[in-house]
Amino acid sequence: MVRTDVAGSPRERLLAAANELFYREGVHTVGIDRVIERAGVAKATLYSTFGSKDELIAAYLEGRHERMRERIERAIARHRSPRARLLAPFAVQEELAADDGYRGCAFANATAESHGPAAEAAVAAYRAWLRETLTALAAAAGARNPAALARQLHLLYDGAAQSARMDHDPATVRAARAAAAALLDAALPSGG
Amino acid sequence: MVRTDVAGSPRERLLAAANELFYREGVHTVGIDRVIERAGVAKATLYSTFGSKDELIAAYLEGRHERMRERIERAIARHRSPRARLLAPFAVQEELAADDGYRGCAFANATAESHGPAAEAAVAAYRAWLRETLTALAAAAGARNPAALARQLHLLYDGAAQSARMDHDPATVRAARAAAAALLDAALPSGG
DNA sequence: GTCTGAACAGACAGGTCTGTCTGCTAGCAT
DNA sequence: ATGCTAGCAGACAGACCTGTCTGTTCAGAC
Repeated sequence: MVRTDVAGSPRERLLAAANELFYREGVHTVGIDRVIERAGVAKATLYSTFGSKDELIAAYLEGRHERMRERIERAIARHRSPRARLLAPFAVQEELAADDGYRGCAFANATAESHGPAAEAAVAAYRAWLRETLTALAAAAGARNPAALARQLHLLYDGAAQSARMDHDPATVRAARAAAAALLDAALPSGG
Repeated sequence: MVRTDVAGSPRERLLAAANELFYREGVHTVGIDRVIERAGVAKATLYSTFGSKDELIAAYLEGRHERMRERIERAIARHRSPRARLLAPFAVQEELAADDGYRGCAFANATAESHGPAAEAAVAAYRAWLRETLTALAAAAGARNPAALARQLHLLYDGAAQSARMDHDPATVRAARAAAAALLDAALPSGG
């Protein structure tokens, strides 16, 4: 039934291959054949498992959502001060952007390339989660308008990913954290 | 030779068609056949004029660069105070995002979709121009570190376009201007 | 031993893509 | 009148795409 050897089940191998190829080269550019070849899986298996390429893209994005959520939540948990907790997502982004293979935000890239409904829903879910997380942290930090501060931080977060991708310059992400810190100074009561 | 009737030369018609279709649906999604059909131009004319699809995409982006440059420079010229001049690009973005057909930054979308060298060069040129413009304005405003401030504003500018595209919410761009204003307060000597 | 079902391998259909090439038309210059 | 050239129309090549389908292999259940 479900294979449990080192390489994992066909589903896991497909997701791993999709994650590598889709992120590096784009969901539209990479065809099904490339994915199944790298996964070592038959085409029929892909279609019986996911149903369509759009669903595979959505599953790939959901996997990234989950890993980002874990990573960001862990980074937040490492800090006590509300201010540091609000900056934690930018620290995560800084780590990611330091990698040679960094290609920006997978969600932004996917919606720019593809227009499938399942993929769009996965992107919306990720954005809603991040927005809510930031809003809750802003409220806990005593921001006068938590939703507005969260929106501004989300803007910076998106901008950092885009700029880093297009300029190929990791310094961009450090600048985003500095800008976020300046916004916090303006929005939080006396150095929360 | 060069046609000068209402519809313009084949080159102009091709650029107009490319501008509409590429921006609305994406440079990768829209094929050559759609462009020439809308332009009312033969395929051979497209290839004798531009040489390849990548070059057509680059020409489309150069056209947008030129129009954005004019528009932003006009908006800057309308203001005297250095602070208002630095915020002018965000005001332009706000106008653009108010349109129903707004789909975010054409340059960001194009590089996310396509990887042609000519198109990449066109995007780099646009980004360099905007960065230089912001840096010069920041220096004129007396910023302690004009390059750093320009980088932060550029980040916000990119983020606003991305967020507005993905969230379909023009309020995002207003938030970007507010965030930019807060950054200026922090970076400029006493309300320049 | 037999049966079942998951997965592999790969052909196939039907469509789309970029880019080339062959004719044809029509205006302009000489 | 004749030739030249820009441009139109559309066939064509060759590649690639998604998604379906046929046949085969093989591990485990009974």
